[in-house]
Amino acid sequence: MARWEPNARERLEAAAMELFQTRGYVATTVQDIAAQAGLTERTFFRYYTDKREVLFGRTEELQALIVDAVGKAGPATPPLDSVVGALEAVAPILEGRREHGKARYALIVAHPELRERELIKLTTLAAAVAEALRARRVPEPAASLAAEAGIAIFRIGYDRWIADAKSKTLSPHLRAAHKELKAVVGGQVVSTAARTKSGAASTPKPKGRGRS
Amino acid sequence: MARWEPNARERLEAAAMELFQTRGYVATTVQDIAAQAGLTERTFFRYYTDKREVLFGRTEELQALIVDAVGKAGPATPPLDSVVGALEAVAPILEGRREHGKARYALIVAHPELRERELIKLTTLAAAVAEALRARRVPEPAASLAAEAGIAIFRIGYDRWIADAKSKTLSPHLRAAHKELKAVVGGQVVSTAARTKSGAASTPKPKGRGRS
DNA sequence: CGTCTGATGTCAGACGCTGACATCGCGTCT
DNA sequence: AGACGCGATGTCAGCGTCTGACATCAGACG
Repeated sequence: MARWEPNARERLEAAAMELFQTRGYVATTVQDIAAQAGLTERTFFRYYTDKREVLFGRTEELQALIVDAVGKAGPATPPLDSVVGALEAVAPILEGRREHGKARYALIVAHPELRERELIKLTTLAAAVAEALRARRVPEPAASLAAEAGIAIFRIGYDRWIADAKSKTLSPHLRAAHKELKAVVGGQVVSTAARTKSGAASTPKPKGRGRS
Repeated sequence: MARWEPNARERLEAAAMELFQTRGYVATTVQDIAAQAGLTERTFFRYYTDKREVLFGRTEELQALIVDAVGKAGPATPPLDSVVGALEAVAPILEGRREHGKARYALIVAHPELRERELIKLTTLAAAVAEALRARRVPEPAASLAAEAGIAIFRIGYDRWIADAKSKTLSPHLRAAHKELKAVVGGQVVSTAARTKSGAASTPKPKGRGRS
């Protein structure tokens, strides 16, 4: 029998989620979490640099999977499509923990400090995706922009998936956001009062140099 | 003669910038800042909710200007164009404080906690811009996506402007990022080895970009 | 002249987080 | 088997961030 119970990390994570939901995030002390997990405050900080980090322990694995999926896309796939494809490939994992995700999401939305942490995680993810695209010979700044666009699609798609009580799957929301983004950036969606035609951006003027 | 020196807020801000640059962000305590400004730690926290906030005091005004500019764009302007236009309208203000911006930027890049704060400010800005677009009858999710895209353009354009020692003006960088984003989302920029997506949705929309 | 107000100071304390050092089961080497 | 080192955890002390409660006092205002 080991000197200590195993899975300290998971115990801390579970304890945190439970206490956050019952007492609230601010009212829960790191000491509380550690005690609930049968550990010490000091030990908590050996596993997590931060009180907030305990809610983001799984993001690294997810990022690795996404980056991997981006790298595996066919060479003919346009960058943004490969990013969205990678997100869809990972969607099932999120779909499997929808309830947990929803509770976590509620906490994050309600607490700016958690929102900040999530944003930097997403930004880190975007940077990693951009790097993966560069590895596939996508030039800058197209790589960064495709990554940013992909993350924006993910954010909006995820939000809507969580908000949509009916929807079991995430992918359709991602595809919808992707399609909308294309329309917006392509200049096709304008105010209901103004049609495409008048806008400058819709001028079908193919400024020369097509291919490559 | 007033009981206290006026402009406490500005004094705190100036003191903070100076100390952050000389001693470094972490090595500077709130007490140091307050003392340098001739005030008390407690008073610092009356002006800024946070140690970090002292570096973001001006963002609200900027946001108001941008939102205002979005609201003033012509009704026929496509949403993303009006966002980029609003950013360009505000660019001169940033251009006037390039050195300050550069120093501040260096601090932010070097300290994750500051990066987090900046990200949430940008996200707040994006939400405000989306709201302004909705007020202009741009439907969701186009409004949110256009706002997100605009902020991504701003981020990348600003980064490159700061990095580019030669460039005095920000607007060209914004326009360049905008153009690149159109290309990326339109599916025209792909790996050097591959062509436009073979199958579907890649509408061969010739990024018209008229204007100017 | 008295009162009220608002910006600041003082004080005490909770909480987040860190460095330094102690503990002690367990595997390993000899 | 016995000595030894390792690694996860505990203990302790302490700094810095941030907050609530209350005191102070110059100037505005009646």
